Amino acid sequence: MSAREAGRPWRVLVIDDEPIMAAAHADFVARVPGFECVAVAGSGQEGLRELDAQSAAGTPVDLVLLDMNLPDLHGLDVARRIRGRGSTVDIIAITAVRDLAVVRTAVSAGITQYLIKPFTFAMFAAKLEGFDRFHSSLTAGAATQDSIDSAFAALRPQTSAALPKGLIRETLEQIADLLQSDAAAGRGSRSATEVAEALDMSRVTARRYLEHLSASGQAGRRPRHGTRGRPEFEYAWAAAD
Amino acid sequence: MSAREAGRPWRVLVIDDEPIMAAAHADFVARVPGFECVAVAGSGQEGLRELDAQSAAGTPVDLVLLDMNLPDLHGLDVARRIRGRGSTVDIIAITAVRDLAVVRTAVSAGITQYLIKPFTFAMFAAKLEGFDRFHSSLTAGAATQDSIDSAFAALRPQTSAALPKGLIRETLEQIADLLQSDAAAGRGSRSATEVAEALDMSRVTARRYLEHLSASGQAGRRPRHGTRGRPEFEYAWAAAD
DNA sequence: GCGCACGTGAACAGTATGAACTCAAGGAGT
DNA sequence: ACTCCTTGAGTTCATACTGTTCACGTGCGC
Repeated sequence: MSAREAGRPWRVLVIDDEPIMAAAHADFVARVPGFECVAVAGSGQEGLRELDAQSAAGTPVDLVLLDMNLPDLHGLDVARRIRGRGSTVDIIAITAVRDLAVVRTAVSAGITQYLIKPFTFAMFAAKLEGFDRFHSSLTAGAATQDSIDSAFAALRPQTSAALPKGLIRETLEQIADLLQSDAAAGRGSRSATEVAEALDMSRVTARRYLEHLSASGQAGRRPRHGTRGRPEFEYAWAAAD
Repeated sequence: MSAREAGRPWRVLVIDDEPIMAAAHADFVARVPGFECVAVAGSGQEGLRELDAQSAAGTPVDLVLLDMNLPDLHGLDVARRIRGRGSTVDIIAITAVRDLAVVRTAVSAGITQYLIKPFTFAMFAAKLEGFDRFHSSLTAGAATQDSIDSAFAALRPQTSAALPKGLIRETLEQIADLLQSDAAAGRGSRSATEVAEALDMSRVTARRYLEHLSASGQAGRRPRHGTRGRPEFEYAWAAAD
């Protein structure tokens, strides 16, 4: 049961400094039934003003989609200021930042969901629907441990994103993790053969997954020249955003 | 892998005005492996002081068990003040209050888990283990959407104690015990077929239960590469304890 | 005693893997 | 400048495990 079936849609504020991304997010919001994008802000300050303005107008925002990477304030600061004003509005972080400290801090600032760019519409919609289910579960009468548990369970990310056939989530994670830790350690890139050896799998398999990462823009691929023979391709984790 | 196996235990502060309840909670904490109750506070102010004192002493608190019903301050106010000081310590609400507004506000104050009195030790331990899994998942390298999703999943209750249909508690315990003793013996992981043979059941059944453990975050699953043919999955106990 | 609900496992279709192969691309030698 | 030669890219396919379906006990309620 969606709480919005019979009522007004959830009012969403998008905060993102890149107009193209902001528009894309607003468009995504509009495509999810029961949600409505009521405003777009291009900076943290503007977001806070917009939040106040909507409240003053008697149409408070229910949900904020907050980019972490803003020109004036860090997203975490925006979240803290929102809380500092006593607002309990829900916040979903949308960001390319992969820093674990940011994730932990976000959680402590009452950010209930965390979405890393790039993402598909399905992944996006899943977060919004989780928000909807969470609040729907909390509308009825008194709280029991069960009702609270099932409400919190709505915020639980469901094992997402259908992979193309022939790929296994765990294997993809292994390879993505390897590339990411390489990138974090400044280690440069690896060829399919090197990845295969490092993870104890065949070159064919490593290549299949690397090719997927490359095709989906998560990894870059360039030929390694200078040696004899056909040039080897080397793969590296794509820079965030 | 539990983060606490090789390091110090998680440091827990209990805030509850009733001495009997406070002592009971402290006792429960001590009974969960990897957790240690470092202080008990009988009021909100005392809790805040204790939090500061521990930080000043270089032994910051990792987790606060916070009663909502305190004599001096409401638990929500305590949480807000903790956040106001810039602390990102984790907070689990423990309360008899069944007010839904409190639950919603608690979430916005960065309270990640909510436990309603009265509760059993198993329910209590589940929350603490969720906290442990959340932080263990966030220790490694850079974040991916997958790693963040599985970390957040650790904070969300698997929909109540009711097992999914088709599963029986005794069988689940058998399999969980096997994986746990494997982990304790440093034996590495087992495939569904190996578990089935060890416990004299069919692979299909073993898989059903292993899949449940994996989906609920209690067990990890990785493909076993290197041989021809479709890879076998091997399961290993993941949760604390 | 009869039916109904439910957990189990045999059988089967589906699918990810790596060995072995062919093909492609660049440098080295003349 | 042309060919040779080296070396990895990309593909094919047998293979082994996965994931699902469905008929069969088994126990419980009526």
